Amino acid sequence: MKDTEEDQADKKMAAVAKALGHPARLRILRLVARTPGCIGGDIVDVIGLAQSTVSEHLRILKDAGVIEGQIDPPRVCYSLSPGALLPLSSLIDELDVAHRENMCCVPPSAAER
Amino acid sequence: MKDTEEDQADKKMAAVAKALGHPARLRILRLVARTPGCIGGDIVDVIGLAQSTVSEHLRILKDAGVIEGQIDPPRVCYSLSPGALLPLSSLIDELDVAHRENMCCVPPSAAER
DNA sequence: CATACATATCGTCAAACGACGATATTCGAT
DNA sequence: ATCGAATATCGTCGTTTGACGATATGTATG
Repeated sequence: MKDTEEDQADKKMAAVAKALGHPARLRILRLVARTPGCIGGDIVDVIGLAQSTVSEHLRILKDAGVIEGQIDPPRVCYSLSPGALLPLSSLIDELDVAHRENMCCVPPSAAER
Repeated sequence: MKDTEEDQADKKMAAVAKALGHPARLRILRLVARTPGCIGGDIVDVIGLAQSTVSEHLRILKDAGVIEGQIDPPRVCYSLSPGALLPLSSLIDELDVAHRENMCCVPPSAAER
Protein backbone atom coordinates (compact mmCIF):
# COMPACT_ATOMS: atom_id res chain seq x y z
CA MET A 1 0.00 0.00 0.00
CA LYS A 2 1.90 2.98 -1.19
CA ASP A 3 1.29 6.17 0.63
CA THR A 4 2.87 8.00 -2.23
CA GLU A 5 -0.47 9.08 -3.53
CA GLU A 6 -1.63 10.41 -0.20
CA ASP A 7 1.79 11.84 0.22
CA GLN A 8 1.50 13.76 -3.00
CA ALA A 9 -1.84 15.12 -1.98
CA ASP A 10 -0.34 16.28 1.27
CA LYS A 11 2.51 17.95 -0.49
CA LYS A 12 0.16 19.71 -2.80
CA MET A 13 -2.01 20.93 0.01
CA ALA A 14 0.99 22.01 2.01
CA ALA A 15 2.22 23.91 -1.02
CA VAL A 16 -1.08 25.74 -1.28
CA ALA A 17 -1.04 26.56 2.41
CA LYS A 18 2.52 27.72 2.11
CA ALA A 19 1.57 29.97 -0.76
CA LEU A 20 -0.98 31.58 1.52
CA GLY A 21 1.58 31.83 4.26
CA HIS A 22 2.78 35.33 3.54
CA PRO A 23 0.98 38.59 4.25
CA ALA A 24 1.86 40.13 0.92
CA ARG A 25 0.46 37.14 -0.91
CA LEU A 26 -2.75 37.30 1.07
CA ARG A 27 -3.15 40.88 0.03
CA ILE A 28 -2.38 40.07 -3.55
CA LEU A 29 -4.91 37.28 -3.47
CA ARG A 30 -7.66 39.47 -2.12
CA LEU A 31 -6.84 42.07 -4.69
CA VAL A 32 -6.94 39.58 -7.51
CA ALA A 33 -10.14 38.02 -6.27
CA ARG A 34 -11.82 41.36 -5.86
CA THR A 35 -10.70 42.99 -9.07
CA PRO A 36 -12.46 42.09 -12.24
CA GLY A 37 -10.37 42.00 -15.33
CA CYS A 38 -6.77 42.97 -15.50
CA ILE A 39 -4.83 44.68 -12.89
CA GLY A 40 -1.27 44.73 -13.78
CA GLY A 41 1.31 46.92 -12.23
CA ASP A 42 -1.53 48.20 -10.10
CA ILE A 43 -0.68 45.37 -7.80
CA VAL A 44 2.77 46.78 -7.39
CA ASP A 45 1.41 50.17 -6.35
CA VAL A 46 -1.08 48.75 -3.91
CA ILE A 47 1.25 46.25 -2.32
CA GLY A 48 4.17 48.57 -2.05
CA LEU A 49 6.93 46.17 -2.88
CA ALA A 50 9.34 46.20 -5.78
CA GLN A 51 7.97 45.05 -9.10
CA SER A 52 10.31 42.09 -9.18
CA THR A 53 9.22 41.05 -5.74
CA VAL A 54 5.56 41.22 -6.62
CA SER A 55 6.21 39.25 -9.77
CA GLU A 56 7.92 36.63 -7.67
CA HIS A 57 4.95 36.41 -5.31
CA LEU A 58 2.69 36.05 -8.30
CA ARG A 59 4.86 33.26 -9.60
CA ILE A 60 4.65 31.47 -6.28
CA LEU A 61 0.87 31.73 -6.23
CA LYS A 62 0.77 30.53 -9.80
CA ASP A 63 3.07 27.61 -9.12
CA ALA A 64 0.88 26.59 -6.22
CA GLY A 65 -2.06 26.65 -8.59
CA VAL A 66 -3.88 29.31 -6.64
CA ILE A 67 -4.05 31.82 -9.44
CA GLU A 68 -3.90 31.66 -13.19
CA GLY A 69 -2.43 34.14 -15.60
CA GLN A 70 -4.03 34.86 -18.89
CA ILE A 71 -1.90 36.71 -21.35
CA ASP A 72 -3.30 39.91 -22.76
CA PRO A 73 -0.23 41.58 -24.14
CA PRO A 74 1.58 43.36 -22.87
CA ARG A 75 -0.06 42.46 -19.62
CA VAL A 76 -1.01 39.33 -17.86
CA CYS A 77 -4.40 39.06 -16.24
CA TYR A 78 -4.45 37.08 -13.07
CA SER A 79 -7.46 35.45 -11.59
CA LEU A 80 -8.21 32.90 -8.93
CA SER A 81 -7.99 29.32 -10.03
CA PRO A 82 -11.44 28.05 -9.25
CA GLY A 83 -11.38 25.32 -6.68
CA ALA A 84 -7.71 25.54 -5.93
CA LEU A 85 -8.38 26.36 -2.33
CA LEU A 86 -11.00 23.73 -1.78
CA PRO A 87 -8.66 20.97 -0.64
CA LEU A 88 -7.37 23.24 2.06
CA SER A 89 -10.83 24.21 3.10
CA SER A 90 -11.81 20.55 3.19
CA LEU A 91 -8.86 19.75 5.36
CA ILE A 92 -9.91 22.39 7.82
CA ASP A 93 -13.39 20.95 7.98
CA GLU A 94 -12.03 17.46 8.29
CA LEU A 95 -9.82 18.50 11.18
CA ASP A 96 -12.57 20.31 12.98
CA VAL A 97 -14.98 17.43 12.64
CA ALA A 98 -12.51 14.85 13.81
CA HIS A 99 -11.60 17.02 16.72
CA ARG A 100 -15.15 17.62 17.78
CA GLU A 101 -15.90 13.93 17.67
CA ASN A 102 -13.02 13.15 19.93
CA MET A 103 -13.59 16.09 22.18
CA CYS A 104 -17.02 15.43 23.32
CA CYS A 105 -17.21 12.70 25.82
CA VAL A 106 -14.54 10.13 25.66
CA PRO A 107 -12.83 9.68 29.00
CA PRO A 108 -9.06 9.31 28.75
CA SER A 109 -8.97 5.56 29.10
CA ALA A 110 -12.03 4.60 27.11
CA ALA A 111 -10.12 4.81 23.92
CA GLU A 112 -10.45 1.13 23.17
CA ARG A 113 -11.60 0.11 19.81
CA MET B 1 -8.21 54.15 10.58
CA LYS B 2 -4.85 52.61 10.73
CA ASP B 3 -4.33 49.51 8.71
CA THR B 4 -2.15 48.18 11.43
CA GLU B 5 -5.06 46.25 12.78
CA GLU B 6 -5.91 44.74 9.47
CA ASP B 7 -2.26 44.21 8.95
CA GLN B 8 -1.97 42.30 12.17
CA ALA B 9 -4.87 40.12 11.20
CA ASP B 10 -3.17 39.37 7.92
CA LYS B 11 0.02 38.47 9.62
CA LYS B 12 -1.79 36.18 11.95
CA MET B 13 -3.62 34.45 9.19
CA ALA B 14 -0.48 34.15 7.14
CA ALA B 15 1.23 32.63 10.13
CA VAL B 16 -1.52 30.04 10.45
CA ALA B 17 -1.34 29.24 6.76
CA LYS B 18 2.39 28.98 7.00
CA ALA B 19 2.07 26.58 9.87
CA LEU B 20 -0.05 24.38 7.65
CA GLY B 21 2.46 24.75 4.87
CA HIS B 22 4.48 21.66 5.55
CA PRO B 23 3.51 18.04 4.85
CA ALA B 24 4.81 16.78 8.16
CA ARG B 25 2.74 19.33 10.01
CA LEU B 26 -0.36 18.40 8.10
CA ARG B 27 0.15 14.82 9.14
CA ILE B 28 0.76 15.81 12.71
CA LEU B 29 -2.38 17.91 12.69
CA ARG B 30 -4.52 15.09 11.39
CA LEU B 31 -3.05 12.79 13.94
CA VAL B 32 -3.70 15.18 16.77
CA ALA B 33 -7.21 15.91 15.59
CA ARG B 34 -8.03 12.24 15.23
CA THR B 35 -6.48 10.95 18.40
CA PRO B 36 -8.36 11.35 21.64
CA GLY B 37 -6.30 11.98 24.71
CA CYS B 38 -2.57 11.92 24.79
CA ILE B 39 -0.29 10.80 22.13
CA GLY B 40 3.21 11.66 22.90
CA GLY B 41 6.19 10.09 21.33
CA ASP B 42 3.69 8.15 19.28
CA ILE B 43 3.77 11.07 16.92
CA VAL B 44 7.44 10.55 16.43
CA ASP B 45 6.92 6.94 15.42
CA VAL B 46 4.12 7.70 13.04
CA ILE B 47 5.74 10.68 11.40
CA GLY B 48 9.13 9.14 11.08
CA LEU B 49 11.23 12.15 11.88
CA ALA B 50 13.62 12.70 14.74
CA GLN B 51 12.05 13.49 18.09
CA SER B 52 13.59 16.93 18.13
CA THR B 53 12.25 17.68 14.70
CA VAL B 54 8.75 16.64 15.65
CA SER B 55 8.97 18.71 18.78
CA GLU B 56 9.95 21.66 16.64
CA HIS B 57 6.98 21.15 14.35
CA LEU B 58 4.74 20.97 17.37
CA ARG B 59 6.21 24.18 18.64
CA ILE B 60 5.50 25.88 15.34
CA LEU B 61 1.91 24.69 15.36
CA LYS B 62 1.58 25.83 18.93
CA ASP B 63 3.08 29.24 18.22
CA ALA B 64 0.65 29.69 15.36
CA GLY B 65 -2.13 28.91 17.79
CA VAL B 66 -3.28 25.88 15.86
CA ILE B 67 -2.79 23.42 18.67
CA GLU B 68 -2.62 23.60 22.41
CA GLY B 69 -0.56 21.56 24.77
CA GLN B 70 -1.88 20.49 28.10
CA ILE B 71 0.67 19.18 30.53
CA ASP B 72 0.05 15.75 31.97
CA PRO B 73 3.45 14.82 33.29
CA PRO B 74 5.63 13.50 31.99
CA ARG B 75 3.80 14.01 28.76
CA VAL B 76 2.11 16.85 27.02
CA CYS B 77 -1.27 16.32 25.46
CA TYR B 78 -1.83 18.21 22.28
CA SER B 79 -5.18 19.06 20.87
CA LEU B 80 -6.55 21.36 18.22
CA SER B 81 -7.20 24.89 19.33
CA PRO B 82 -10.86 25.28 18.62
CA GLY B 83 -11.52 27.91 16.05
CA ALA B 84 -7.92 28.60 15.23
CA LEU B 85 -8.43 27.64 11.65
CA LEU B 86 -11.62 29.56 11.17
CA PRO B 87 -10.03 32.80 9.97
CA LEU B 88 -8.27 30.89 7.25
CA SER B 89 -11.40 29.10 6.29
CA SER B 90 -13.23 32.42 6.22
CA LEU B 91 -10.62 33.89 3.98
CA ILE B 92 -11.04 31.07 1.54
CA ASP B 93 -14.76 31.61 1.46
CA GLU B 94 -14.30 35.33 1.12
CA LEU B 95 -11.95 34.88 -1.80
CA ASP B 96 -14.19 32.44 -3.54
CA VAL B 97 -17.24 34.61 -3.12
CA ALA B 98 -15.49 37.73 -4.34
CA HIS B 99 -14.14 35.86 -7.27
CA ARG B 100 -17.47 34.41 -8.24
CA GLU B 101 -19.10 37.78 -8.04
CA ASN B 102 -16.56 39.32 -10.33
CA MET B 103 -16.51 36.42 -12.67
CA CYS B 104 -20.08 36.44 -13.64
CA CYS B 105 -21.30 39.67 -14.97
CA VAL B 106 -19.96 42.76 -13.36
CA PRO B 107 -18.68 45.32 -15.81
CA PRO B 108 -15.34 46.79 -14.76
CA SER B 109 -16.66 49.90 -13.07
CA ALA B 110 -19.63 48.60 -11.09
CA ALA B 111 -17.46 47.46 -8.22
CA GLU B 112 -19.02 49.35 -5.35
CA ARG B 113 -18.50 48.52 -1.72
C1' DC C 1 18.54 11.14 46.24
C1' DA C 2 19.07 8.68 41.98
C1' DT C 3 16.85 6.92 37.97
C1' DA C 4 14.16 6.54 34.05
C1' DC C 5 11.15 8.67 30.88
C1' DA C 6 8.96 12.14 27.91
C1' DT C 7 9.59 16.41 26.01
C1' DA C 8 12.12 20.76 25.08
C1' DT C 9 16.09 23.30 23.80
C1' DC C 10 20.69 24.02 21.76
C1' DG C 11 24.19 24.05 18.13
C1' DT C 12 25.02 23.15 13.55
C1' DC C 13 24.53 22.65 8.68
C1' DA C 14 22.53 22.90 4.13
C1' DA C 15 18.78 24.64 1.70
C1' DA C 16 15.00 27.75 0.82
C1' DC C 17 12.85 32.45 1.28
C1' DG C 18 12.15 37.43 0.75
C1' DA C 19 13.61 41.41 -1.07
C1' DC C 20 15.97 44.32 -4.22
C1' DG C 21 18.13 46.44 -8.49
C1' DA C 22 19.54 45.38 -12.95
C1' DT C 23 18.69 43.16 -17.07
C1' DA C 24 15.97 40.45 -20.46
C1' DT C 25 11.80 39.54 -22.98
C1' DT C 26 7.76 40.46 -25.58
C1' DC C 27 4.47 42.83 -27.50
C1' DG C 28 1.97 47.15 -29.71
C1' DA C 29 2.76 51.69 -31.41
C1' DT C 30 5.58 55.14 -33.89
C1' DA D 1 13.35 49.06 -37.46
C1' DT D 2 12.98 51.24 -33.26
C1' DC D 3 10.90 52.67 -29.09
C1' DG D 4 8.30 52.21 -24.95
C1' DA D 5 5.54 49.83 -21.61
C1' DA D 6 4.43 45.63 -18.79
C1' DT D 7 6.27 41.36 -16.91
C1' DA D 8 9.66 38.05 -16.14
C1' DT D 9 14.15 36.50 -14.92
C1' DC D 10 18.85 36.89 -12.93
C1' DG D 11 22.34 37.65 -9.32
C1' DT D 12 22.95 38.85 -4.79
C1' DC D 13 22.39 39.41 0.09
C1' DG D 14 20.86 38.56 4.69
C1' DT D 15 17.33 35.80 7.19
C1' DT D 16 14.62 31.83 8.11
C1' DT D 17 13.58 26.97 7.81
C1' DG D 18 14.12 21.97 8.31
C1' DA D 19 16.60 18.43 9.94
C1' DC D 20 19.61 16.12 13.03
C1' DG D 21 22.28 14.60 17.30
C1' DA D 22 23.42 15.94 21.77
C1' DT D 23 22.04 17.78 25.85
C1' DA D 24 18.91 19.95 29.29
C1' DT D 25 14.53 20.02 31.94
C1' DG D 26 11.10 18.33 34.66
C1' DT D 27 8.46 14.76 37.05
C1' DA D 28 6.87 10.36 39.10
C1' DT D 29 8.99 6.29 41.19
C1' DG D 30 12.81 3.10 42.83
